[in-house]
Amino acid sequence: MKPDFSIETFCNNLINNCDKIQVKNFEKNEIITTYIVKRNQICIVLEGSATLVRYDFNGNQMIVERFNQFDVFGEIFYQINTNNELFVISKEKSKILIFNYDIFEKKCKKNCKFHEDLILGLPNLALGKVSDLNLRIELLSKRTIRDKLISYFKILSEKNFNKTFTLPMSLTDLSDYLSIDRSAMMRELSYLKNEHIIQKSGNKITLLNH
Amino acid sequence: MKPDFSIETFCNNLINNCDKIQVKNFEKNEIITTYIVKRNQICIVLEGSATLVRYDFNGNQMIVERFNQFDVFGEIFYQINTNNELFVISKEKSKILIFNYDIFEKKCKKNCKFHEDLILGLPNLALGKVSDLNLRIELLSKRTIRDKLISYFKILSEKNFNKTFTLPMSLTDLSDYLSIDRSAMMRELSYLKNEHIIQKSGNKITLLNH
DNA sequence: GTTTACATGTTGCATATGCAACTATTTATT
DNA sequence: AATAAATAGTTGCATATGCAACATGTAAAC
Repeated sequence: MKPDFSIETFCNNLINNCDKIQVKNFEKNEIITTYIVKRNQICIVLEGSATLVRYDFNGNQMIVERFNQFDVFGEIFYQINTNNELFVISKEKSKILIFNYDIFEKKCKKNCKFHEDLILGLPNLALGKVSDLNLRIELLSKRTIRDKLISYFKILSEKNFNKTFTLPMSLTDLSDYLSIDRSAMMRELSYLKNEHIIQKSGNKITLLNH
Repeated sequence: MKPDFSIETFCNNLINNCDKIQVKNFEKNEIITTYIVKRNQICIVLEGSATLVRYDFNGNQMIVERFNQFDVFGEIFYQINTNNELFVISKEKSKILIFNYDIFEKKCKKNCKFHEDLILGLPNLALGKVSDLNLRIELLSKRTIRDKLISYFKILSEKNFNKTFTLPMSLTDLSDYLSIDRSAMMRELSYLKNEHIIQKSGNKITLLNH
């Protein structure tokens, strides 16, 4: 719960501290885990990226969530009673930290500092995730594509302390993140450009005043 | 992290166990807390309900979130760099459990069982919240009002083990939760009724087959 | 009992946006 | 270098949905 909590140092401290923590490598398109059976697993992306994919009854694929470096996932975060099949698929060569959360009750043989760190760090993991989700809800709640884009750009601009910033994902992924049609988003982006509300070259955006 | 974690018993165990936990009563429309200054506070609704309200630069009020019994809130869950003013307002006579999370580092004088409970329980609080937020994102991601409604109704139906269920909020609140125009939602509901996809009398809904 | 406040329900209208069907450009793979 | 795959960009069309402006019903307050 420390304000200066860094997930990066948290992970580094844990790796190699306890044999119950695994770090696994995955190739592109490999299945990292499924949410079909309860695995009581928490995963953290150390390198690379992954997508949480749903296959509905028709076999249609839908991307539910995207995980980038230091994003946390696990079926415990996703307790929705749907009959859909959920998979986490590696998008590229990735390195994933994995642990089972039963270990909170069972002390490790080595009696390592690990448990204390983990128990103290876990709320932070969850809190970080809550913040991310609240941010996304904030954006999804906007009624128009324009509002979604502008709100998102403002946040990125504030994060970067700069009116100019590079999108942290592809435009295709962005449309998915904001849950809007990609072509409709592209159209809105050119409106914003024509109205001199933004400047845009590729994935580099500048918010113009007014 | 226990699967049988109950926030109700968690709260009951904590109250009166430690003088650092407060339980405060609020009248209708009273301000419970603001997210303007960092308070390092976590709150749990014991009785009643509250809304997280934003006032934008024009003074327009917008309801960001609604909290019902055993919902958890606190500015730590809402780390968005916006300049807007956020307030949590009691919707009715409410009882709120409040604690500061600095107490994790400082042991309580009484040396009560409280701290252990709290540290173990906190991940569960956050996890519960993550689940709720994921559910809402799931719904907000649907492209049409119809899909949002049907998906939500299916989840309620599964929760209740019954095709018939009562909405846990008013229709006005529902439109807000799904972030859709209320009148557009009402229109869609009557379409669904006419097409015999649902039955509806007031806030009682039945999902019909096919 | 009367008034006020709030929730539910309905409808017309304009337009924002999803969808489909493309082309062009960039990045990976062989 | 050649091919394939992914991403970016454009446009026409139909309609779903936001908005405004109502009426009705119900619960709370006086």
